[in-house]
Amino acid sequence: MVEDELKLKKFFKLLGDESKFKIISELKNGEKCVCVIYKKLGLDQTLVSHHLSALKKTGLINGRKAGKWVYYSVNKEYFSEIVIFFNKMFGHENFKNENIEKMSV
Amino acid sequence: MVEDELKLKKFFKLLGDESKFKIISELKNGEKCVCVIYKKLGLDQTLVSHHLSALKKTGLINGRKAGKWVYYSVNKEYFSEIVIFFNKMFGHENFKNENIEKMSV
DNA sequence: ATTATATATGAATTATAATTCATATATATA
DNA sequence: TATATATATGAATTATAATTCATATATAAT
Repeated sequence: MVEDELKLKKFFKLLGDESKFKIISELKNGEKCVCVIYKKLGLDQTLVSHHLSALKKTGLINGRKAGKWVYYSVNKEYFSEIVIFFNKMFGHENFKNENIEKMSV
Repeated sequence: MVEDELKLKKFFKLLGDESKFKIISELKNGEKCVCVIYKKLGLDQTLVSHHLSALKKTGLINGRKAGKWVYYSVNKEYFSEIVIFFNKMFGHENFKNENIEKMSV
């Protein structure tokens, strides 16, 4: 597997988890601190912390500390790269069309 | 989570697995029988069978039996739907831009 | 200075998925 | 008919990730 594919696979693995999927959905609407995230999603603080740490480690999100709080936000560069890889791999022009003969009958 | 999101999450979970990712990559290049897939990928026949069954159950691929062989192929309708959902969710226009003030300085 | 709040961390536990193993079924070939 | 090949299936095992639990650290508020 080439690097782009490895990156996509890793992204898929992370977002295949419901909690992480929801956290990212939240952060898409703007930067949020941990306490807002876990309260809104009804998840345990410590669980959300673990997930955030995994997402940050892989580069999907950024963290910013401000006083007692830590604010997380999506890493837009990461996502635009992923969107490009994804469409390169799964866009309709990338599937071999095996029905050409059928269509030309 | 709405239905589109559930479908995306399920797709992510499946493709987050390396073997399934590779199987789909293979099938993108055209319909293939099980024996060709598992030999090409160097995976156990029975393992590939399990993965194919999971992929088929979720609708990512179709199976066609011909004599002793079973030929699998990607379900293009499924993938075009996923591509639409994906771009709807992660396209750059779907991220709130929090740096407008900074940019307009 | 003490107490409360926000977050993180590592270990323990639990849940889930991947892989292997043994074997069944269907079809083709000798 | 007997044998070989292609695939599938269910149970057993192993690997991995999610969640919880106990607790630490840092900052803010009293």
